[in-house]
Amino acid sequence: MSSEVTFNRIAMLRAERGITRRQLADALGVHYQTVGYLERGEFSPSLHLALRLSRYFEVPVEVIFSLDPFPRLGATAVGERPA
Amino acid sequence: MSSEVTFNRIAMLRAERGITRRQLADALGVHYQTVGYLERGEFSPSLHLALRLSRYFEVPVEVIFSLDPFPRLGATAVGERPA
DNA sequence: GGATGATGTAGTAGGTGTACTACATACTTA
DNA sequence: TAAGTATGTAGTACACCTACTACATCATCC
Repeated sequence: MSSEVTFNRIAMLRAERGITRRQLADALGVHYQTVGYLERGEFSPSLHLALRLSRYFEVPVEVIFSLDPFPRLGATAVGERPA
Repeated sequence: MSSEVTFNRIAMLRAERGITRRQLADALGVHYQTVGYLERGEFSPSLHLALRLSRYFEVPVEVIFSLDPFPRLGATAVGERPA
């Protein structure tokens, strides 16, 4: 089955931008509950929605989504520049 | 509605690697017909499958998938190095 | 000609993403 | 206290992704 889990940093990116779920949902054109479901990991978005998130946050898809868990802040992460 | 179309270059990448749909499907762990559906644009994959494709082809997701049509070969494309 | 392989079409079936409504909880602020 | 905002939970409903089977077409090769 390859364990269909996809990890995301939507909540982190949203917190970084200081916007609410409702604002993000409106910007993406989805229901505000959908953002909640995604942040809680209840399911992963469609590719189309993932690309819209990528475009909205202006970061590559890989920065938001990953097949493997994201490292904690502080550890040098893939896609981030080290000091 | 935002016209739920997602463009992809799976067929191109597969041709570049010289593998069949069945080989790609086996490598991805999906049904070989699913690859056909994706290449024909009958639907776009789940995010999980898109990330697996990205990992298999060793290119960023944006090189395979886009919300906008890909330019023809010859035109300098996003994600490719110009001469 | 017959066999094999790659691709396309057609159909059913099940799981999941998304919308939507309603209500609960917690926090802030007037 | 009351009102508003942000978030979480619960439920239904529908569209779409994916699996799978079967068959057709076309090319290649024995």
